[in-house]
Amino acid sequence: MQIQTSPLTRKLGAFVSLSDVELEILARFHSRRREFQSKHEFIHEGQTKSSAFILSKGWACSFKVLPDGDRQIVDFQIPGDFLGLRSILFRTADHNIEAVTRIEASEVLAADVLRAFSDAPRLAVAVLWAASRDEAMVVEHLVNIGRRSAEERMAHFLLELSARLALVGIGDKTGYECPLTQYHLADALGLSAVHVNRVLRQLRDSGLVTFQSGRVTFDDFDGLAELAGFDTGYLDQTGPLLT
Amino acid sequence: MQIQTSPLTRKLGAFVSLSDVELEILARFHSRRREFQSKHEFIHEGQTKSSAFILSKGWACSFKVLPDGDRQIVDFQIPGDFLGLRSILFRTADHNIEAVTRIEASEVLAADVLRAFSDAPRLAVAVLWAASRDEAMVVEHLVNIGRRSAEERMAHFLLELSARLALVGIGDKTGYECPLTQYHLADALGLSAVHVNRVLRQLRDSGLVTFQSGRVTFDDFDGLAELAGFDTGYLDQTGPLLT
DNA sequence: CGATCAGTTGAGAATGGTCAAATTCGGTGG
DNA sequence: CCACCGAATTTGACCATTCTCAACTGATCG
Repeated sequence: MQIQTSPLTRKLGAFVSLSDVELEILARFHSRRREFQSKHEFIHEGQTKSSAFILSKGWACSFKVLPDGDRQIVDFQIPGDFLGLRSILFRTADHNIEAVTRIEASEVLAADVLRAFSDAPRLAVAVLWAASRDEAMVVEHLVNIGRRSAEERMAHFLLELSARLALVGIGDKTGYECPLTQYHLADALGLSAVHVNRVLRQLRDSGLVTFQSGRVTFDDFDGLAELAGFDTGYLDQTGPLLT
Repeated sequence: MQIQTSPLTRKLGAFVSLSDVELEILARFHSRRREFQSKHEFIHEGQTKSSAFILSKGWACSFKVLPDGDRQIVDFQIPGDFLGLRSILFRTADHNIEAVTRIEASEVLAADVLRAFSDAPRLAVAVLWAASRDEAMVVEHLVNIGRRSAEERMAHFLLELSARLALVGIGDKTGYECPLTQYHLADALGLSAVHVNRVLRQLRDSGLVTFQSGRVTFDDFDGLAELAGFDTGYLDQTGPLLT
């Protein structure tokens, strides 16, 4: 079997230097290719026996729905992200995941993951690290919603996305392609769609950032970063800790 | 060495059946006893070379501080909780942790944890599971702040705390001892201290719950749970997945 | 050419914030 | 035992951010 460098191995390798054997085990994770249409919900809260997925193309989002129908988007997943890990570790999924765009992903069965952990224990450490990184992002999201104004939230969110996309080689300092609707932004930031629209106009009018027709354009990156109090510390990677 | 059942082993054992060797390694984590006074901040954001701690007595809280001085409490830690794991896995702490009450904890060095992972790889899986459980709590907290009204937030928060405390044998259906101030609640829930006070009075006046002089008393548990849309799914434990 | 969905805008209402001032309460020193 | 101190809590008045409702535009698609 040919061992390829996938976005996943690149990510895990940043923390744990992976051996050929470990790389091969990871490579086998990519044997079940799946494809989902935009808006398809492929992991449902409460679902038992769910799989995890490694996203190779497109965007997805994980969210929870409240009794009154409101939803809170917890995170967006971009290519290279591992998703649904918690639904494997717990026996039942505690959140929903749906495709934002049409997506391509590799399905990974719970048994595959658990077997990989016992065959190559260092992979568990690597996944622990990746999961901690995800948790750090959720924490930052929490701070964002809990303590920042609508304008700051939006600014911070757009910058964070930019930083994450940059890590997988998408977008640059001038901006990036972004398939999200204003409803997605509203559900992610805990705002109403109407207010999202107003905030976006305000940011555009102040010459900071333009969110339009599927693209985020930074008109004044530094100004935006200052408004948001943006700091990339929680995304830092400084080379393998475990060699 | 005598192998004792600590809150930590009980927690990890819920996911991975631990061998004697693994139990002994965990027991060695308890060799460096520490004690901190209330309000002492013992993990600082940006700090490198920080340790982790296993909390054995008292309450702590982890939080982030924004440039303008506002703070967002991410989570409270109670006896049995592992804290500061991320500050070990990343080389630098991405959040602060301070003692809410006087606390007793065991300090665990980064090297100890990494050595334990290579000596007993299954421990890494167990810790991964525990970390995922923490992440699930942060996610629920995010939903709470993002999509619920102040009253619902408070109700949900007090119920969640009750459920967590019950797992380590503190409190019962009638209520629990709670050393938090209204400022803690405000910082955790993304509200102002003044509004926290009003919300608490409202909940008390509606006969649902009383938060007073260091104690939470459920006057109408079911009514409160209904108001909060409370569901314990994300805390469920259903026995070891890995045997 | 309707139908639907994303985006836009306005007007009025509501939730929660800010500021400022009491009040309570657990210590602590005299 | 009592006076006092600081921290935590409580309350009122006013203000701001954000929400809701409702209407309208523009694009896309069968």
